[in-house]
Amino acid sequence: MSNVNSILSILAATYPEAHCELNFSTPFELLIATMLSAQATDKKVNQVTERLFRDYKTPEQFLTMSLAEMEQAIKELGLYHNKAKNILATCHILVENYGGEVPGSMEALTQLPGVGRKTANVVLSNAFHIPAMAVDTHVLRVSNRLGLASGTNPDLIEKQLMSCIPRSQWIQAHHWLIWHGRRICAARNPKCPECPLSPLCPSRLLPA
DNA sequence: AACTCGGGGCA
DNA sequence: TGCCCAGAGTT
Repeated sequence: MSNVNSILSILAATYPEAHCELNFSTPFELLIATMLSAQATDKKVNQVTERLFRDYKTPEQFLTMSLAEMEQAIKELGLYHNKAKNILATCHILVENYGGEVPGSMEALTQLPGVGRKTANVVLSNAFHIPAMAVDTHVLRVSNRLGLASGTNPDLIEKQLMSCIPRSQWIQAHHWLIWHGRRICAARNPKCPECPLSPLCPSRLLPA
């Protein structure tokens, strides 16, 4: 059994219920939640979107909000001016070009203002169930530490992970790596002594 | 590759 | 008080 397969099976056993922690009930809601999640905690995003989606459910309804109203609604997440502007511009495109629906292709999604490859992959994998690997800071850090990938370019990390992980596990592996990054393999003070992957990890910290 | 946007949470 | 948080766009 290869090292990668060992790592994947341990992650699978450790986080059997790993899933997307952004709350959504439609592709549109996931797109908005993911756009809002940049440099914010998913818990805060869920608090904000719970309020937002109670009153506004479609791009058409979002467009009834002014920029100032949108900024106020999402202010506590930070980066609110760019997020609000991009969300309204994206809703406009969804209504004008896609009949108010979220397109299900990488090309169309990344053409939307404020939607990059990471956000697009989250929407494609979680809302459309299309195999994809979304590389955020957690996935980048953890995959580097574990030796599953190397470098700082998210696009290259994505390719490396997609080549060493079976396609059928891309979506789950994405969630496993994030859950592991948040619970054990944190950016600061990783909990190596209690990490089930420690014996396989090239970057493990020896107990002090 | 480096910078900027940004309020909130947590040690 | 300092640093990180399920990033993207511009320079």
